[in-house]
Amino acid sequence: MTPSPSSPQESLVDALAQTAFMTMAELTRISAENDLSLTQLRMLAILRDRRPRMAALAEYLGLEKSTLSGLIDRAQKRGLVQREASAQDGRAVDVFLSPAGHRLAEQVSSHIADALAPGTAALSSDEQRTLQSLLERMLDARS
Amino acid sequence: MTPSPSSPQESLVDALAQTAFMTMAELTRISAENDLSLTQLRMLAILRDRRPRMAALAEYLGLEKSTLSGLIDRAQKRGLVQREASAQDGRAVDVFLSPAGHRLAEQVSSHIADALAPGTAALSSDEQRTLQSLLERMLDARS
DNA sequence: TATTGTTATACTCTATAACTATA
DNA sequence: TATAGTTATAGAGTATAACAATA
Repeated sequence: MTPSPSSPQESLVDALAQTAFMTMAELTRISAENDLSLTQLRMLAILRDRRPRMAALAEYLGLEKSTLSGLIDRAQKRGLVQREASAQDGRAVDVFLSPAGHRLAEQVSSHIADALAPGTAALSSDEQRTLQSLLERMLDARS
Repeated sequence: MTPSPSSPQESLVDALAQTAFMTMAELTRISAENDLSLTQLRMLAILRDRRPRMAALAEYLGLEKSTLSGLIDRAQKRGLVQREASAQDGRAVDVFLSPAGHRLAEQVSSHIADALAPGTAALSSDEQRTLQSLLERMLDARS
């Protein structure tokens, strides 16, 4: 099941879960250091190369549309994102990062790379490539 | 940085982050299906083989002690955990799973294994062992 | 009528600060 | 005085339900 701290992994599932919790702990810490929630971090990451409608962004994040309204309200108030009425559909609203939002997303991105580096540094270049390849195949198999 | 949905990974860091988000998404979904938050799921996992004091559990979970008080209040009200005054220290309170809590933890555990199986099934037995070993070495390098 | 998004409401999660009881 | 835990308070994140505007 979910990993207990410092417990030995007995299976691949345990190792995956523990890796997930370790990574999420780092992401949560980095989010907090930048006054972001984990959800806001994900939102920033998604908006980095997209300009979705509210409904599409809610779908990406796995949230109800009402939840997203509040999330975007707060991010917009902080100047990180902007709303714009869709040209195609009078009911729809597009969301996208402001320049400040883009800057923050870039900054957070480099912090994440730094935070995960210690673990990956324990592996040789060959092993890193192997790990990346195995993870990608596992992820691809799910979609 | 954090993965966007369905975007190609360009580095090990991206693959790790995307794996983390995929895994956490499954854990979040399973938690919700069992009327648990992700934090409550982690708490159940930790208490499965431990009987810590409030302060130690808060430390494990990375929460303030006041946050944990509320968390345990709600879990206790649902009959999942129990509190007991420490025999050693009159100020301290031990926390542990109730029988119902243990049953729920076991049930959730098997759901998690089922949820992660599709991805791991894409790999051969040898590859699964390799992946597990690489992840474990990466995790060990951090502690 | 169906869809997009917002608003109203309620509950959980979280932290900070103040407090009680014990060491 | 210092530590363990709870309570009070406030804000963010979340969902459900009701609503307005548009398709």
